[in-house]
Amino acid sequence: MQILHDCSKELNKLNLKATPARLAVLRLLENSREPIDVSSIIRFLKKNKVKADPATVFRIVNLLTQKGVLKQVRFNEDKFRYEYGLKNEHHHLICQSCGEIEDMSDCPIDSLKKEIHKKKKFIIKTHSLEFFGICKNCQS
Amino acid sequence: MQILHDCSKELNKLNLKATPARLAVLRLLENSREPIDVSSIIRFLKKNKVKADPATVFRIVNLLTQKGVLKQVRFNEDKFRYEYGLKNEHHHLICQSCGEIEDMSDCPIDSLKKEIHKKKKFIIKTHSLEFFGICKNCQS
DNA sequence: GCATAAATGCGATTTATTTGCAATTAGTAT
DNA sequence: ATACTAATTGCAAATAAATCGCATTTATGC
Repeated sequence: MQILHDCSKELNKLNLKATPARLAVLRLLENSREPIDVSSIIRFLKKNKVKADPATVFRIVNLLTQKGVLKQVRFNEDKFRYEYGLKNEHHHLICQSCGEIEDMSDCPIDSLKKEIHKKKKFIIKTHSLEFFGICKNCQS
Repeated sequence: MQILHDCSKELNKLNLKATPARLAVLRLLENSREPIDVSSIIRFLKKNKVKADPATVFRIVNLLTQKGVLKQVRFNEDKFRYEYGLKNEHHHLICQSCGEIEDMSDCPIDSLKKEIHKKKKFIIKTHSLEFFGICKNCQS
């Protein structure tokens, strides 16, 4: 209840209407620890009886990404995933066995930006860094 | 001439037939410093009068990736790119202005694998690391 | 409640990629 | 060289992610 209310406000602050589909998408992404792809969002909406056309879902995630509410990430897959953007910058540990995606909050790269600029004269705006391997649970 | 010959041998070693399309794909990827997507490969083939259906090109890059000859990489795009796999492991500096892709051979991550394993108990098999920013030329 | 701009649904479209199957071809044994 | 055979390709159809135009609906400010 209070979550829904917060999302409404968040949307209205951005001059966006708080439609059922948008609220549901935000609710899902807010409460999930890993980035979600559009077809999973669509499945979630169906399960929760929220009527929304795929095109609408794509429009929602695009809009919210553009507004900075969501962040679009891409692993080695044929589709984008989206995560709630208020989380700090972070990277992912992606288990190749069970598919679980874990966050890694301390980024080892930032300290290297200057060094790379010195060597290559390349000014780094952003970077992507994802790890693929075997998570704790899958090691037994 | 000798390049073509080498490619033939390389293919035959893998029990693959050295067809014109395969040779041309290898020739292109061998000589390009940045990862190439399939539609660029197709354009290259057309330009060089090598007849090959798109489906065939997809089959070729998939097969060669599976055999370890090519490496499939994905930036923040809706398509895969492929690079000749014998190059050492490396990362990329992708200019957001001109699109140029530069290699970065020294990977700052390897030294961090152990540390991450200690903290997260996650065994890292591979990782992707790409930088997006402005290249030297585009800074003026 | 009403007006209206913003959102949505629907259907068509685009682009990357895959697949089944019949026709072709590279490599090999003759 | 020739013929054989499994590997490869072309073609056309299919799939899947994502986008778009447009008519219809809806959330919000009054």
